[in-house]
Amino acid sequence: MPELPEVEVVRRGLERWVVGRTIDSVEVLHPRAIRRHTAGAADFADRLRGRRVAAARRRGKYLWLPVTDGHSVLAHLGMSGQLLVQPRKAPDEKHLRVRVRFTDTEAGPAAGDPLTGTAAEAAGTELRFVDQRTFGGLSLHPTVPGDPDGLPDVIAHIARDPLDPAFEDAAFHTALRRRRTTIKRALLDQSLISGVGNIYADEALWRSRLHYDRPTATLTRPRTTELLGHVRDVMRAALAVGGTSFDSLYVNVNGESGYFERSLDAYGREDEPCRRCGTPVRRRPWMNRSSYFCPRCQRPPRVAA
DNA sequence: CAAGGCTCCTGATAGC
DNA sequence: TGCTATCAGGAGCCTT
Repeated sequence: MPELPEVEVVRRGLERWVVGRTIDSVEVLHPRAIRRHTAGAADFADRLRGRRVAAARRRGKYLWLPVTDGHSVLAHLGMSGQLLVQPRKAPDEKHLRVRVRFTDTEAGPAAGDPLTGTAAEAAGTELRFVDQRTFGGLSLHPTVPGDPDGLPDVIAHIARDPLDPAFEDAAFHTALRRRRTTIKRALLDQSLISGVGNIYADEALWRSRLHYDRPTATLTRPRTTELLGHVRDVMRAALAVGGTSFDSLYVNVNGESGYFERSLDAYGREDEPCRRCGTPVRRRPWMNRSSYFCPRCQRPPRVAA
């Protein structure tokens, strides 16, 4: 389940293996994968042909690739999405949804476009969007006029993520105090803070000794600061583990950070001892999913919600 | 306008 | 054995 760290790993893979290449053709194998592109598959493919990928950017869990006509290919991995760089001759994945081919090929560089270094290695590969559960997808959008980040217009409501140098802790705290909601809901609200999903929310709350149902209005400034510190720590730790996978070709840009089995303290650890106090970790149904927490370290708020 | 709930989807797994 | 129920869950959209 890709959250910010996994998506950042994907972004780095794209930066290394896809940026600078010119799109030759796009094949949409499942319409749902481009459902956010309302003009449809043919339009999506037509408008990308001949465009050069200028950069690979990310905000929260969204990725986008600005192309040379002023638009960007927006990508979200959803729950099970992968972006893979594969040799053209590699067999199609079972859940391959979109294939992007480039003008460079194994046979040699395109005329007048000599390839060196990484570009030479990338030649002969294609970009594939693979997604079993089809919650993710690709689409093409104009940039918000005048936006310095080059944000696609449809994600203008997505807040900066906590690893963004321009993220404002003070503004986040003020927003929390103003909200009438609970802390885990707030952490998952991408318009307040982006990039946090169910797993890292539970991890950061465990580290902060905060119960998921704590009203945001009860958080003091130091508690917010501590929480943000733990959010950043857990994300950086995951990034450190997953950040090596983009080094090899066949970019594993699939969200497998390797962090899961090793380092999780709360998520998925029902009935296992809390690593701080030994109390069995509990799982509670929460918003059609689960919350994991230590009932001793993370006391529920006094006032029932 | 804010808050909360519903829904999309497929595959693994548990239970009968 | 083979069916059904449950769970995984991001985020747009709808309702209150």
